[in-house]
Amino acid sequence: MIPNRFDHATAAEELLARWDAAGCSHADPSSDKPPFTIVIPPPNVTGALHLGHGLNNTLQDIVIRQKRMAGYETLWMPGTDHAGIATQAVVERRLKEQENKTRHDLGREALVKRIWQWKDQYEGRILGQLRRMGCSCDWQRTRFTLDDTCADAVRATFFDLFTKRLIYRGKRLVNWDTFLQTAVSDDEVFNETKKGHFWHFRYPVIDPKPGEPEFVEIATTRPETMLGDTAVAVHPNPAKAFDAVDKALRQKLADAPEKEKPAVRSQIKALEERRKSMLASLEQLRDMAADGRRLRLPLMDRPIPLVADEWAKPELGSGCVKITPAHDPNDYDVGKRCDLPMINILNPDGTINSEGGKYEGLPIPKARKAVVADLESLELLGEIEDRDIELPHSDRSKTPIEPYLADQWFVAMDELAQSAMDAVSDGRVSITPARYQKGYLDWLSEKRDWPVSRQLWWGHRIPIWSATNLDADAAKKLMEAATEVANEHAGLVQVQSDASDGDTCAVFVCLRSDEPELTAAIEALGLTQDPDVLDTWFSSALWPHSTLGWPQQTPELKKFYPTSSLLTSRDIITLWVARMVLMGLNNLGEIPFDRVYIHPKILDGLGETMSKSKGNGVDPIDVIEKFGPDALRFGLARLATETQDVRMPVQYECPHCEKLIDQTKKNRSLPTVPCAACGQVFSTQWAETDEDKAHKRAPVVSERFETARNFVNKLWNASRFVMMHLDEFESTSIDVATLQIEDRWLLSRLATVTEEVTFAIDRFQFAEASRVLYNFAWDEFCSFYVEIAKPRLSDPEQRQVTQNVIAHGLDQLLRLLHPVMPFVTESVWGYLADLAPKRGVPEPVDTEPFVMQAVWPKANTDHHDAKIERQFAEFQALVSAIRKIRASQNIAQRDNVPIAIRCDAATHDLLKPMTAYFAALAGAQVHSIGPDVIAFETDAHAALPEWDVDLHVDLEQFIDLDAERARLEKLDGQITGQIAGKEKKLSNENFVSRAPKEIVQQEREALESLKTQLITVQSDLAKLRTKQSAEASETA
RNA sequence: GGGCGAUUAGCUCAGUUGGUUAGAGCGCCACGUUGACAUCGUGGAGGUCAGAGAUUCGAGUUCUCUAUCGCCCACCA
Repeated sequence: MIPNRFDHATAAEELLARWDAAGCSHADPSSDKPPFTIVIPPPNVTGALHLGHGLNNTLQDIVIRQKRMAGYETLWMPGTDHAGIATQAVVERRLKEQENKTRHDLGREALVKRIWQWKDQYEGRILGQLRRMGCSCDWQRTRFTLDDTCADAVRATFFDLFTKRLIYRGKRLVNWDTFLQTAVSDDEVFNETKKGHFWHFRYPVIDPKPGEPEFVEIATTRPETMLGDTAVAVHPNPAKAFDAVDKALRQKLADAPEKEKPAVRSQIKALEERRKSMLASLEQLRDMAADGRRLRLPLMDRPIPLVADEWAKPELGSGCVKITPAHDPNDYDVGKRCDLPMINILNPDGTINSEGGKYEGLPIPKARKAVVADLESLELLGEIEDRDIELPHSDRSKTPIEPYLADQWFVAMDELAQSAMDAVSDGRVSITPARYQKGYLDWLSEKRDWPVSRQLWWGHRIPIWSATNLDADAAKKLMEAATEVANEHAGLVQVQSDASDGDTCAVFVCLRSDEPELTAAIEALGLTQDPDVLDTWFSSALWPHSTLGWPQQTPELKKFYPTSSLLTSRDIITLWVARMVLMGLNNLGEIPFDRVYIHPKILDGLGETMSKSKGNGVDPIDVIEKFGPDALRFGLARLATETQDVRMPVQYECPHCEKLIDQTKKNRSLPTVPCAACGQVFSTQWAETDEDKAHKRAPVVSERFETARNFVNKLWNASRFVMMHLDEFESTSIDVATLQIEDRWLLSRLATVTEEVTFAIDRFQFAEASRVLYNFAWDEFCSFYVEIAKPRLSDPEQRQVTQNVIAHGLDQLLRLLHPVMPFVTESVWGYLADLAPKRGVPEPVDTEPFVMQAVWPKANTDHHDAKIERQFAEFQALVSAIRKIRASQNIAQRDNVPIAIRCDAATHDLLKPMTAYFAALAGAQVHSIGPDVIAFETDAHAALPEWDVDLHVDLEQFIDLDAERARLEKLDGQITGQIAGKEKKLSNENFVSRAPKEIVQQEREALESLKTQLITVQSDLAKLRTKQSAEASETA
């Protein structure tokens, strides 16, 4: 009737449809139940999900399913993120590869249209992956960070911040990607060490006075930037600077381990010499700077000032530093401090612009060569050192970054950051594991303003219209006109002017709405919209409330905000979590969630993060197809410990013979690999279309899920067994006190397990919850309870009560396992409902149509029974002892062995009802039990001192004397070793006098017990030896 | 340079406030299986808890240092 393997593919498809039809995961804002909300960390629409997302979403689903069952009105808000740069870069790359076009060939509108198509395709794929994993999101509410609802939240937020003057425009250095022609954020920059040079130049001093140097020497790794130099800096107090470095070095010397001291000493010595030789000239330069002396910038023939600034480090290079404010972050700061002009010498494409004089039009490498050559011919070139240089690269295009001065919009972070820090410091928002709080607080405490402009086409367009380079008069008129429009559209237009840009003025208008009429009115005044879009994180930061309809006061927002828990990965604690907190506080005055859980990161077998480009990314769908969705989820949940990384060795599954081949650094980099089993070749790379490839691609999977798949099957088969014995089921009320010991043991254990699992899930201890469930289901429910139930189910006297208890046990187990393994539990639940629609101990009740909507078990503390658990442990110990003896004697399972159990009268009473079960569990027939049993003629003896019980197994028909002797000798060795350890400990005067009394007493008792055991074992051994030698002489 | 984390069986990981000779799953070995389950059962082998030191009667567990690996942040004329 019921198949002996769980067909997860068919079941999943059917269950998903039934859950949908019943609206199981739909959240009702008008519900009376308390709310529980999770917003999904929206996956980027850049590509498909991998196992990292698999873990993240599995954990969220476990929490949401458990809370749903526990009586909350749960909302799991799904959606995806437009991921500005990443998505645009992917689409542009394809455009280049497939059509050899750039975005400029297409134009803004057409490119954005293409990206929408891409988004539709991947959003569908991502949501499909989540669905197949069983994620119980409220799909009807699916949002996208760029959809109209989110767009309105972005507009409202931007308008608000602009009105509060928390958004401002400034010229700032950006990391310019000359290939993509866009600014990239610091987070999207990585450093790469390249071999480079350190060029020394001499800049002539203009009209040196007698005694003054004719040249000032500077050094640079980027010669072409000298075209934009606007100063040379020297330290304002070189002597003090030398002192500070000297002090730092001496401290280092004191702290350094002995073997490093010589190196530090020589550094100190070098510094002293340097000071001796350079201090005077640096102080002279400093004085010249104070005197307003200037240098002549070679090639450009431009006078530039000598300035005093602490950025110039006397201990480095020549002690002087050229200042290029428009192309270096530190120089930019100097430029600000010293009020220097900022000359941008680059075009967006990375060529030199008209500010670069005769070098105009040259790309950077050529300009660099030309500058060096020209300086050499002017005899202004000094030494050229070889040097390794850390060069910033764009993570997107993998090309070098050029620091570049551009107009950018910023969010002032001071107060916002403080509010987000307070929320965590005072505990309104908790972060688990707690160690991640530090990073969050440290990052926010810098309170660096947030640059939100991105020179992209894919994203929320900045809702600012501006006119720049106006004279004061024009600006005033424009302000008046714009203000008039603002008055006509109250609350929708905010006008500001700005005179920071040199002598010219600018007018900025922020529009709250994108009504065409309003836009037209503003554009009619000659204002144009900023071409840039907002940083992706700006819209992500609003996610917990934008998805609920804010700024509209929707029923959803009222019911489900603030949300409850956020589960995410550690790399976006600052970029995302912190910003959600501060935006939630700004927009609603309330924190967005009260608990944040950071889960570990999944690495491959080589300890590297998974990614498509490395080829080690595992698609959850591949795992689902091989092992099933429940196995995927259980396998992932048991990895979610408090550690920060977990390793998941991955394998290729040969597409020809399905053999798994370990992925290694070597085969990963090869395009094709021969299968170790069948010899046929498969491809290891992702291809756009498999048909195009000569070789079939091997899916990447991991056998880590095998255990989980086996567990699903175990549960399925145990359920199958139960249901095969539920015919003619009749539910009855049960007086627990009248139940047999094994029933009460099961109920007691269920109470404990329920407590443990509930506690663990609430604390985000997913691995612990999984472990507890696995052990209980397999080792207790299956291996003991079901085995014991077998004979009882065929006993007419006991059948009905056993059916009721076992149905209840399965029922509770299904509920507890449901959040982790929704499909198999729901499937079994359906079968069980047909057989036992009304069930439960002590009172049967009607059960819910879906386990997904069933009530989460409440630990029944009345069922706790320490005595019975102990009694059962004793029984289990006896079973285990019999099994060991049987195994050492190689006794076939079909053969029953007679046993005798010596125990006191009380134990006898407890064990008596269970004697029948020794047959099912240990293949043993209880011959006698009680205080006075006698050993068998051919006897194997095991002592269980913990309970004062002796086990005797009759080996008459089976005896293998050598094996028995080996068993006893091994036991002898083990006990002797333990005794030695204890005696050593107890003979230690310090231990006896200082350790707590109860510990010492415990040790003494343990020692006594061991000694008794040893005597027994040794006497058994002696008997055996006598017997053996007797037999030997007989044979002889 | 600053910070965080990891190092326990061949592999992947547990190990509560310090207290019997350190556990699980997989893999390995032996035996077994017609009755829910070979996606199974029973038993076994396998560990100087990265290294050194300190605290303690007692350290996988606390502290210091070292090594290796990983991540985050900052900086580098």
